Amino acid sequence: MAEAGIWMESTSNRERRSGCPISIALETIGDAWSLLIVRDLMFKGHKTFNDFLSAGEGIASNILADRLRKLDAAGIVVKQVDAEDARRFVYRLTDRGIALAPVLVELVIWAARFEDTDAPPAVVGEMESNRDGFLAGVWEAWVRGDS
Amino acid sequence: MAEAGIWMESTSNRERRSGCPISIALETIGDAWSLLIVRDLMFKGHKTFNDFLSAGEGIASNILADRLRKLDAAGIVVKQVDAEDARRFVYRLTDRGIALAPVLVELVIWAARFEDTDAPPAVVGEMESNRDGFLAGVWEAWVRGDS
DNA sequence: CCGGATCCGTTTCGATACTG
DNA sequence: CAGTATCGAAACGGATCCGG
Repeated sequence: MAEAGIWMESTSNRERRSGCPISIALETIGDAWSLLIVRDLMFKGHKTFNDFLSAGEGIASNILADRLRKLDAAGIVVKQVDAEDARRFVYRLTDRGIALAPVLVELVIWAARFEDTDAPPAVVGEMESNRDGFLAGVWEAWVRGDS
Repeated sequence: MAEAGIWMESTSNRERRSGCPISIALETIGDAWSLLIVRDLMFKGHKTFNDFLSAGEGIASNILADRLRKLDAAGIVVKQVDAEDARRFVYRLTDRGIALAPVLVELVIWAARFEDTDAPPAVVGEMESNRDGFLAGVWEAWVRGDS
């Protein structure tokens, strides 16, 4: 992998850690909670603050508020007034957020293969054997606007 | 789960999460440094403690030692005596570690698409258009034992 | 030198209480 | 419902020290 080594090299580590894409990506989603929020939006149909709050993993409300703010600032989610109930807010993935689907899919495949998870083997198998089709389905569901 | 009894250790939310594969994966690699270490092993040919330490992103030595220990405990890396110099140690990816390659590739693609990175478009294009071939190359390089 | 371990000030996290 | 405020606990980071 000599070719890959060239552009991964970092020389300026001053302000931003480096221009390496992995480093940059982890600056915005490389914490314990951000990708779980994206997962809830993408696969679990969660939309509201309380949806995330009671999502099972038990994120604290202050941390959740902070992460939603950062994900918003990073252009991964947007906060909108609920069209069906103007008193409420809904969070929604942007195109940049939905584009994280392949990352999540690979995480699922990796974890299901090497760790003890409760992922249904049928779903994981579909992700592996029909990866492009699965991702297309995620994209279509997002375009349709349902969960 | 709060009032289970005062003699019972209060179980923190951070420790035991759900069985969701993404949640499980992020428990082991969902921090700011672990995936960068895997990247250094996979693409930059880094092997030793000092390689990682001076990798540009500037991890502190105590944090690095902690992460290497955890990655070892998670079966993602192994620590071995250097075959060429018995005074030194080398870290190496396990099969479980090299299996993270698709995750890293998707992170590169995502970041290159939406963030300002210094990844050469040619390499990213290759990752996208010839994804399986690229991953096969990573696997082969790992099997051959070079970086 | 290499591969950490230890100490310590600073930052972030997490749990709960509270508010508009 | 959708967050803040508060405060102790934990993690981080930098510097230094240490055994081999």
